[in-house]
Amino acid sequence: MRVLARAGANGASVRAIAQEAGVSPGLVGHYFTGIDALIAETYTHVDAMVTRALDAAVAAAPPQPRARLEAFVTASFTAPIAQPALLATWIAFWSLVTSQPQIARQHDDQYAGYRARLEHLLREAGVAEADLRHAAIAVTALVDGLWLELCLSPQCFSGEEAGAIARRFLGTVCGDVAG
Amino acid sequence: MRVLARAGANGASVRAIAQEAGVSPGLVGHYFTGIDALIAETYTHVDAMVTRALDAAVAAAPPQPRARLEAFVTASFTAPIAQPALLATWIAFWSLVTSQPQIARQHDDQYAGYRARLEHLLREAGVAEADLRHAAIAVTALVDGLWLELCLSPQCFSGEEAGAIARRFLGTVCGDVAG
DNA sequence: ATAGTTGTTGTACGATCGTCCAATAAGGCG
DNA sequence: CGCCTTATTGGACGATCGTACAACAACTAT
Repeated sequence: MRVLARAGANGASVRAIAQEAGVSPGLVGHYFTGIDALIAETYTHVDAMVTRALDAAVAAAPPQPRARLEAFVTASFTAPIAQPALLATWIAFWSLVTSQPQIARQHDDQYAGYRARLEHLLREAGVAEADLRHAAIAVTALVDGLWLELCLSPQCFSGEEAGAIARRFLGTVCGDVAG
Repeated sequence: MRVLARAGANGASVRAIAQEAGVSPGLVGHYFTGIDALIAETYTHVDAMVTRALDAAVAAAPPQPRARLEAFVTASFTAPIAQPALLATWIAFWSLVTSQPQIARQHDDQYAGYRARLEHLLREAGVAEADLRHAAIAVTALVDGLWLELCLSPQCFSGEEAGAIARRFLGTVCGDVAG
């Protein structure tokens, strides 16, 4: 993660990672089947970290379903999730999705897990069962898109603005998605 | 573009590109200052192609502002824009944004251009001036997020579903963004 | 203490990377 | 025709890549 953040997806070589970890380059091959597996496990780790941060934000929110939902999206645009330093990890992982079927499956699983957590919150907030799937896809896409542009062009809008945009969208999802 | 689509961001080397183009590797250095500049120009080219496709879709739509707006987002999820083959070009470009200030500026410009076109359509569709900026950011993020996940997990939802989700969101933006 | 497993090192290997450059081919112009 | 500019080649260069492997250190358990 540190090397990806500092050197980018192209600069995260076995040697650079080993040096950052203070071990020899050969040790990487002892614990991972290859550099791609290392990146995949790094992504898994970051995804778990993000999930933990989101769950914590939801747990710390008032018990009202709507408040929990808003805490979920608000946390998406505050540290430790909305760091541009995490972007390189995502990019490095995405660049493997199209070429490696196993990585594609991992992405599908983790993306599905994210949507499932969101569906749970949306259901509690009163979204109709028939609209749940599309609502979760929509909120996920909006949050992902805002997060991505926030990392790529941090001066265009702020994390607070992104949170406000996403929370306003939640209002339309919870109130209007009846047809 | 073809090499990026076939070999991914990591496999798009000077030699592979030259071979695809049927020229010698040395010729790349004659027309571009380096591989990064080549990727940046490729991104510019793809962005122009996308812009052209979107403008054509808007021009072919009925004259009603709302129909033009819907044509804009619908086209975002149909060929030639919603090809997973284009994803590698964006990923290769994104991986350069954080490390190269010039590339970051290029991204800012093209992202701003996209939002400006969208703001124009939203204004015509009756979105209040005060809400225009946030509305454009929101629609852009939703479309980008849907487009990204559509390319990464094509079996999760279809381009038609993505278009339907985005069009429904347009309804809330045009009708409810008053406060 | 000794054997055996595990952790770790450093390096060597072949491949490939981006870039550079002298040499050749091509083409317009006097 | 010869001359100059441009287009293009193909390979050399040094650096770096991912991986494999023999050697050494550390630890466990009999």
